Amino acid sequence: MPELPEVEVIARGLNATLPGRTVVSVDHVDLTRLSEPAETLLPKVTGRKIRRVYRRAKVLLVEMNDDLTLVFHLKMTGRVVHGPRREPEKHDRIFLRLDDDSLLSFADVRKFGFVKGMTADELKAWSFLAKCGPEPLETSPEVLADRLRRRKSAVKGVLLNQSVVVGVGNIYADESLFRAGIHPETRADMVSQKRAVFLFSELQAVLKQAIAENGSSIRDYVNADGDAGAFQNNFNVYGKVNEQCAQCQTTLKSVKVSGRTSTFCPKCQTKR
DNA sequence: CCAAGCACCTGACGGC
DNA sequence: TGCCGTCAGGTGCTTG
Repeated sequence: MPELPEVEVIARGLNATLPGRTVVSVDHVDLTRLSEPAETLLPKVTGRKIRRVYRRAKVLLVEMNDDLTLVFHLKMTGRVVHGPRREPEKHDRIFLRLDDDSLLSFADVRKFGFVKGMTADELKAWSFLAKCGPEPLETSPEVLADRLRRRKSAVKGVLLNQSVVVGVGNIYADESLFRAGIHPETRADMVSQKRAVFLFSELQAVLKQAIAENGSSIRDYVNADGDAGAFQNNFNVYGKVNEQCAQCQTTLKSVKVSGRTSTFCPKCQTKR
């Protein structure tokens, strides 16, 4: 579900309320396929104090005292919400009960997501993060353009490739390609340096705007307070196949690129 | 090394 | 109503 803006909004929200809180107990609601075994996770977390919450790529990291970081990946439908105590519901996976009687919950309809406890050394050695490329908001468009243009496959697929640049998923790939006027099937190495730089400056703009609007809620995404985002109201192409382009009224089309549906304007987005 | 395709899982929606 | 196919914000594994 969440791409960079959504995970960033969740991390900022949690970082505003969680630091200083201590985990009083952990309810193992349902860890099926979701985590390291409860018998190793639960003792590690109980009694720890939360220091800070941050994001790297699409991963949410809750740093605690005594060399433990809780690592969440939300994949398509994961939710991490901090709120009042409540009863477990159908898709809840794990409950962390905090010392102010609040609740940090992880829910996940499709069960693709996970949570693990890692030491700093384990985090550093974690292959997922080791393979990740640079952060798009902390890297110049020129550097990102150079990385993209070394690839021969479709530009859409390259944007989704987390070893090239992290944090971009199907929504923000389609939206940034539209804003840059680039057809999703264009070979990455055939995009001029100038256009590739423009693509990443548009990507940065769209990511920042999405963060400012609390992320995009299609189905499942909510922020750390359980509230939906608003950036879906600003989509130009994502999920809008057969609608009219807001710029030129041409009917938007969709194609499969790298196995993902890609919606684009056949007039505004060109291959060169 | 790279790229494509399927797998993981549940739910929502459209067609018949 | 219900059954069936298709699709969904991500990533990992296998294959070529």
